[in-house]
Amino acid sequence: MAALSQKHDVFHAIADPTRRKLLKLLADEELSVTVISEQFPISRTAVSKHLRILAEAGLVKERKVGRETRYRLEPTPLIELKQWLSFYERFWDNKLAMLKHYVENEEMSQWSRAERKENDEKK
Amino acid sequence: MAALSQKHDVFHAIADPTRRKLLKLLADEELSVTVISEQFPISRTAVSKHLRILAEAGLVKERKVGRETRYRLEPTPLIELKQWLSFYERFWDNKLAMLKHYVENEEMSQWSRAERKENDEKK
DNA sequence: ATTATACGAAACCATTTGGTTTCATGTCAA
DNA sequence: TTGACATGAAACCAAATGGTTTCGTATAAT
Repeated sequence: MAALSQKHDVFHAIADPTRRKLLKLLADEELSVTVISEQFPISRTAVSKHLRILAEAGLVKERKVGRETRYRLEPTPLIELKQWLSFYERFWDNKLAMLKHYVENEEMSQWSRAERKENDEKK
Repeated sequence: MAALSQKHDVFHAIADPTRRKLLKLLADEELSVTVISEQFPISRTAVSKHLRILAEAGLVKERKVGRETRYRLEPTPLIELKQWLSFYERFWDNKLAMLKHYVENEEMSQWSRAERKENDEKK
């Protein structure tokens, strides 16, 4: 039921580094295509195409505001990825891997917490 | 440090459904190329190429045994994926998403448990 | 020694991908 | 109303992708 033969699934969508950067960028704010494009060395049209692929995978939502099209992150489809990963976690019984995973998650949490604080203050 | 500009990173490697099926197949057992190929509708050569891509991403290890080449799962690079995902879990504070995530993980755990049991009995 | 098996390398092919430039259209501002 | 801005559509292109078939070579079996 997760992926009903969408043309672009989550796995495909996040395979491209540009699209992963797009997701990160849209995590905090809703942004217009032009503003987003300024962050990338490629053309606005190219960015627009990536955004559509992300939208087809359900990872971003678009909203028309006047002549702008604004995008924001929609993280729910990542659940499918999480679910897929969970199958392999049982093979991580290697102690070193578990430790590495733990440490990296801690680092990541701290950083994310700071990001959220920053985001909350903007509202 | 995670991905030192490998030609094929984890994100790219798991983007293809055939390669995801390969990983699942190799989770339980070490298998030879021919035996693996029998599980797929494509040629042995095509499967072999997919296996090399997975190997380049570090997701499988190969071992020569006589004239055979056997592959097995190497799950550690998936940590990078887990780490990447952890950043977005922060945005799952939507209650429905959390619930969905919880339920699906429970289902998956049960299934994994059954698989593991089956695997243990084979040994 | 000969034959069969397991595999990778190579050449090839169609389709997809990620990018471009150009053009048309809708919306905002003067 | 006239012009500037924001965007998507379309046509195009080179390279990557996912597949094939053919062939060579190493190993195992008879």
